[in-house]
Amino acid sequence: MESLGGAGLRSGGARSQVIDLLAQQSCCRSAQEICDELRQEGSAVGIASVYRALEALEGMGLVQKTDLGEGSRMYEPVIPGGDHHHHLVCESCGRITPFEDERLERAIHDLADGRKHTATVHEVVIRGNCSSCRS
Amino acid sequence: MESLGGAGLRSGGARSQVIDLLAQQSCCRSAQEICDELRQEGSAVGIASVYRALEALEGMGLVQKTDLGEGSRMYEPVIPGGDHHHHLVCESCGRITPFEDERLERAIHDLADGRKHTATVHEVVIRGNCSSCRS
DNA sequence: ACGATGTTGATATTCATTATCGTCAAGGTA
DNA sequence: TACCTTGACGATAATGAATATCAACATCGT
Ligand SMILES: [Mn+2]
Ligand SMILES: [Mn+2]
Ligand SMILES: [Zn+2]
Ligand SMILES: [Zn+2]
Repeated sequence: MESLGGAGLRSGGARSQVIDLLAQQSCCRSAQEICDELRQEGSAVGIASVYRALEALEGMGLVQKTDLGEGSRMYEPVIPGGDHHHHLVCESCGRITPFEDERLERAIHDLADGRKHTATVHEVVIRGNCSSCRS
Repeated sequence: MESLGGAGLRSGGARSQVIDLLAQQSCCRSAQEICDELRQEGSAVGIASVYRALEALEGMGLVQKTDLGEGSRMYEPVIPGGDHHHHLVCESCGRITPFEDERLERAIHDLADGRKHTATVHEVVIRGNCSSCRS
């Protein structure tokens, strides 16, 4: 939580608030959602600060920005060396289902290796209909 | 090319021009790029018509919309039952390298099956540094 | 010819993201 | 304590991609 450069945080403490809120999330949130939730809790966070915090965190590798193609980009915490997932998106109800798959991960890394390409981050989005929407 | 519902195409024929241009592409283009290229060829195509054509083609499964996270969405032709690829994006020089990988495809489809989720379309983006940028 | 329908290009609008700007907190120095 | 530098903050303006509107125009069936 405090693995930051301990720079002069101001009263509102936008950055740490974003960090705390993200740490509680298990899947992705949009910048606007994060801002709204913080304001509902009473904090006067500005949307600009949310974007600034997310950009900084992404640069440190603590947040993954993912684009599910639904208007706004999503952000989710990166547990270093832990749970890492991707997303199924239902084109009918919009539900987002995270999933983990070791076989998929290996295929991706082997592929990047074969192409002599680094794989800093990667993103997999599968679009279709969820089981509920098909019955 | 003329596999459309033979709807009343007008003289300018924005839609068919978009189709023709896309058919010549082997990888992705943005709507703005498509519009600019057509205008340089002398056609007075409007950006709105480009988006309309792309949306229609996507609905027919002839175009895949993909989001590489670089500001604008990209569109590429779908060869029915042919070449199907994904993208490596170099975070340093911006180069986009398409790749095909059967193992990855199988992993994705098996995964969707296991979750009882349809996989109409899927998208894989790998970000890192290309071989040129590492030497 | 006539009306219905669908297409087109320009333009207005929406909305996510980014850039600016004035303000303020924290830390260091004297 | 004053003074100053540095960086973070929130509001707001600006940018730009994607979408909605609208009037003009083809095409088709009558
Ligand atoms: Mn992964
Ligand atoms: Mn594929
Ligand atoms: Zn669903
Ligand atoms: Zn490169």
